Amino acid sequence: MTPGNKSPNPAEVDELVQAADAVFFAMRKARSAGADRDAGLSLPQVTMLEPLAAEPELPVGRLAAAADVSIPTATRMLQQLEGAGVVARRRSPEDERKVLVALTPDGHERLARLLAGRRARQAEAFEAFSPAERRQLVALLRRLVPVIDSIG
Amino acid sequence: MTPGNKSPNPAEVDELVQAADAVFFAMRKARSAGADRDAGLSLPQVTMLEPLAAEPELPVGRLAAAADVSIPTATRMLQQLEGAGVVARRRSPEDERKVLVALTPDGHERLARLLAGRRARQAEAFEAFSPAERRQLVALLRRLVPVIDSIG
DNA sequence: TCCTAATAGCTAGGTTGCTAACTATTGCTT
DNA sequence: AAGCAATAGTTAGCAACCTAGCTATTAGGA
Repeated sequence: MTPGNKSPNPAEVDELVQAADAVFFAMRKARSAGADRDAGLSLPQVTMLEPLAAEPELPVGRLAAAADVSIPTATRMLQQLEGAGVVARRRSPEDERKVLVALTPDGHERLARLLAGRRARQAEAFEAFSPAERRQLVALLRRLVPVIDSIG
Repeated sequence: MTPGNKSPNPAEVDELVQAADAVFFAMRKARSAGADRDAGLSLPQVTMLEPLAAEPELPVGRLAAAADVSIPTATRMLQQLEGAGVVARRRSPEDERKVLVALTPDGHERLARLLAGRRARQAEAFEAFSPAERRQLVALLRRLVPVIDSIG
């Protein structure tokens, strides 16, 4: 109730919810699409590994946070990626509770290739919005997050 | 390339992607939350059953489309809902390929209760935006969908 | 009339998400 | 020094997503 805005009417609410759902469905579809033909990594995998492009070694929990995923989910995904030769895992010498994850040379190469391609597509895709619209969009999307949280 | 907008710079792209991801994560979290304590239905289930609040009986494919989900996923969810006594399924007499799904009286009552509560929360939550902002948000979200598709 | 194509759904098996319950360290507190 | 709480991951098992491949029915020609 920050501002004393009047409650939107039902038709307006429907429009908003449908529009937000459409965005969600589009992103879900993109994620559930199979692994990239070229580099053989799925979008959830890329999201999780992305911090390793800059940092040589990170613990499981840090990668789970990057992907906004639970620790057990990260564990399983990383076990598979290890089997596929994309990452290596080892116990941290300083803290034996931690498992440090690093990209293999092959994994690093694949990830870099994928990220480069993705960033280029992103930059091009967002040309659909004017600079002013991009600013509006960022601001509105950020404010949308707590709204969604409050609906549950 | 409808307008000749200049490509956004990398920092701008990151902002946009992060903001969109945050919305996606918020919606995913809402969906993955367990079934409603009161009515015992999860958000994906509600999304799938919603058309049955207005229509007495619909085929599986129609409900799959409503939830933007594949037919096998709808099949499995509806089998579970049948086991839970929420819906009844029967072969269509006119077209023996179709399986018609209807809410049980109990299911109808539970769904109606849930939808009413959800709509109230939605209306209240979107008071966080002014009427002008709501219009902007709907317009921008709709334009965001094809952008996401093109990044894929 | 058949034969083929299209439609509707199910089964099987894989990935990505979760919580609950467990093990193993580390660190704090007495 | 002992013991307990906090932290980091793993395992196990469930829900919700997918594609591929199957069966059964319907519909539309040759």
